[in-house]
Amino acid sequence: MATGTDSHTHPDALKSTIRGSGLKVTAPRVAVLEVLQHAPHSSAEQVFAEVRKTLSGTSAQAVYGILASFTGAGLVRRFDPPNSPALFECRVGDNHHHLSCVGCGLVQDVDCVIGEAPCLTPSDDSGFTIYSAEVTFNGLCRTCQATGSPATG
Amino acid sequence: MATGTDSHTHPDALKSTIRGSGLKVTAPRVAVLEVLQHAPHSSAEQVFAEVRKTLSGTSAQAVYGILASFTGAGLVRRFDPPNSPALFECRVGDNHHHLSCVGCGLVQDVDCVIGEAPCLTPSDDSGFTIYSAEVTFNGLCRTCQATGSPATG
DNA sequence: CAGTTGTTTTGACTTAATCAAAACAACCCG
DNA sequence: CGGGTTGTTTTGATTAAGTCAAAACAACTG
Repeated sequence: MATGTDSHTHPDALKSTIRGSGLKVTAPRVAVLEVLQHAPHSSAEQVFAEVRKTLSGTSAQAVYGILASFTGAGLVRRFDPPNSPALFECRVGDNHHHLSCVGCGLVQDVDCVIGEAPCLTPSDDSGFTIYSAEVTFNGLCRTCQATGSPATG
Repeated sequence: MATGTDSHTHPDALKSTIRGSGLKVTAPRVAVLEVLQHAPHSSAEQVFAEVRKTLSGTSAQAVYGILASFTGAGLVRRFDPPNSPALFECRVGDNHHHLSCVGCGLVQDVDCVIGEAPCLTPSDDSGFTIYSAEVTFNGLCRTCQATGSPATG
């Protein structure tokens, strides 16, 4: 970490973000946010494994709990692809969508086709109050198309 | 092509549909399709429970296998809402979307906002070959809004 | 610095789904 | 209409993903 190639938020800013959502600032919480910045689209297990590298005493349940409270607070977004555990990312509020590879499970961000509102507004909301919209494109990534077999990643 | 939109398809038509997809026609398969027509957005467990009412010898694994092969054949659509097991429905190919209640888990169909193509075309496919698109609106259903607590449905 | 409140750990548990191999049934062909 | 092939289903064990409850603990307030 000596070389300053960080396009990422500093720990202090992360703390403010957490506090700003009305949550107490703890080491595991900062670690979870850091992990999600470096590795978006991570599963709870993957986040757990990463967090343990720096905070070896952290439990899996803590990570599940942190991800749940962050999701509730709007700090992270949860995403449930088919045939995969839930994934988490900290890009929120920008109405972006996901490309999911059915071959290897790779998930990639895509910006919204339409722009803003239309993608968040169903034709008939049937009395629902909409909080968020999730758009997922299922397909085959470049590597899986080329090799005919799942890429490892 | 299966229409999938009529509320009551006769068993013989179901059989043709199954056969038309290159799959062998068996009693559990017909039963699974019937259940999905009467109760869309059912989980594998729910389908299993329903199928057992008429075919008591059917195993859970059969149902999982049938749902997987039907999904692969394009006969049914699989849908993974947050905090819920995977759901299945037999409305396919009409680019419709889903309203999912975060309170009680209720899932409801909505027709596409845009119409046709735009919802199926990401702005930049990053080399992916897109097979299908899934649009999910997360919110609170009428009942959950009214009562402030999850409706049992 | 002590108290309150919310967080994390620990450990057992539930649900959802998958795997492998043997028993079985549907469909094709003569 | 009956045998053979192929695909399906059953059986039983196993894994993965996530949840629950209560005690130990740590962050923030005053």
